[in-house]
Amino acid sequence: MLSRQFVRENPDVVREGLALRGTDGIDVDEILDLDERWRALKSEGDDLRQERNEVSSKIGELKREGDEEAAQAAIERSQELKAELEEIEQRADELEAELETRLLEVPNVPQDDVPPGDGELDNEEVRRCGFDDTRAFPEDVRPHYDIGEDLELLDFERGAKVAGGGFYFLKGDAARLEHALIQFMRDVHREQGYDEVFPPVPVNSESMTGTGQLPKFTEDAYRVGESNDEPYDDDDLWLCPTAEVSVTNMYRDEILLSDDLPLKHQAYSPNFRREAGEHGTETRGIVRSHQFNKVELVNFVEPDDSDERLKELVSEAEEVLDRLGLPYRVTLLCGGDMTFASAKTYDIEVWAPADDMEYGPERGGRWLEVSSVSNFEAFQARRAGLRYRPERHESAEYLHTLNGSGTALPRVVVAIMEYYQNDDGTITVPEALRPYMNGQERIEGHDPVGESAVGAGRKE
RNA sequence: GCCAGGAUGGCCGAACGGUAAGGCGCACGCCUGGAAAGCGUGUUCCCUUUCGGGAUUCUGGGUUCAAAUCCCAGUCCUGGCGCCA
Repeated sequence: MLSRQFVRENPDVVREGLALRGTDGIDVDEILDLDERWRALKSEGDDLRQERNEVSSKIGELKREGDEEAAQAAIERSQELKAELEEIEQRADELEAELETRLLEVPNVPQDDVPPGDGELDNEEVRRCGFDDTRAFPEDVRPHYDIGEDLELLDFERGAKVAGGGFYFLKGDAARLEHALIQFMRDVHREQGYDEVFPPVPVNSESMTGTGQLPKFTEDAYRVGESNDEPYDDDDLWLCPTAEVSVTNMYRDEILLSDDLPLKHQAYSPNFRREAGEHGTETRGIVRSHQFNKVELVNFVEPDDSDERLKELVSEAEEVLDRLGLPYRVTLLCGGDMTFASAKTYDIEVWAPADDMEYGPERGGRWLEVSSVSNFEAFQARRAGLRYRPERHESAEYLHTLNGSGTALPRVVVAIMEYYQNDDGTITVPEALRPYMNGQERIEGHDPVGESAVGAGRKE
């Protein structure tokens, strides 16, 4: 969240930020008004309390001196003050709670070079990589969901049967590919200096608030036990929507040493998202599902270093696609497409050549976002109480957090199944992954299992 | 799951109804030829231009003129017992 002081002193900057994002429904003037009323009550209460403290310590003295009469008079005065105080402080607390609630719903202020715009079409392309010497794949390359089902690699029907729509099975070599990708990414990032953690999958409400998922975005998350419409408290658990939540909150309410920084963690975890209303041709297959794997990169840095680190973090995520030989591009997100907590975000979009979509390169296919790399500055740190102690300062300051997906697994699988597709309908395993698949060079598919395959004429 | 003990500043740790000792670390200053030692000041948050004030002993309630201290509920930690992949 933004600090009260910042909002108080820079209301215009906050308003401009909201406009750039296209965020409606946040009334900065109302927040300023709340703040002012709260401060007035607070100082009134403080004065009363000061008087009560003076009277109260006098009671102690009088009692010690044995002056019961004077002590009794002071006790009566103290009781009066107590009643007044309760009244004032209750009103102040209500205002403060309201102020806090409003502030939690204000998104981060975008950095100066974030372009204006409403959505993905307004994002700025920064660079394109891997397109100079592309591989020869079939002219009529087939979408991953078709070839995946034909080769018995993806099973949507059985996933839906077992867990519901939006869940699927990876079978045989596809499952193997998924595991290989995870191990491969972990190794790449380890070389880049990342310390690995394996986080808990459920997270509590306080963690979800720390990184900015709550209170605004309850509908995106899976809640354990209760319905999402019920009020939640700190004990409620949610299924991790991204390891960003668990890893960023790992040091919540702690003070890190400046020697610890920059701190780079990577974490593999499954991620769960409800994705309400996200269905259609663009999300067919495994492009957007309720559960997916991801290796997440989380950085904790000193405030002065976060801009530089953002660039490096983008390169660290790109490295995965470079080594896999997959063409991609990097975009700078416009104000309207950035997430709530971010001050600046780059997306990395891999090229999936099979489905020609409006949002894709001229030569066909589509862009698939595989990584979103963001600088949150102190926005999450302030919510989560993440601080560090600069060497030459006496008091602790909020540090800056950044994160990026070390690329989301299923979409990389889509790109591999399409870009590495061969004329004979098989899929070549990218060289970088072969050491993780015991040298396997090609995915040829599997025989179907079950009676239904006989009816479909695929088995005798 | 049961029983017992515990949670105090960046860290350690005292006070156990009368308004948060002390130590360590760190920063700055004094001292010094330079350092060490020593001495002094500072080292949570909020309000306040300043002066200053308020809050804060795990969290939330309660008793009291007054709660770190007493009572209730909860969270987490430690130990013992039990159960368990």
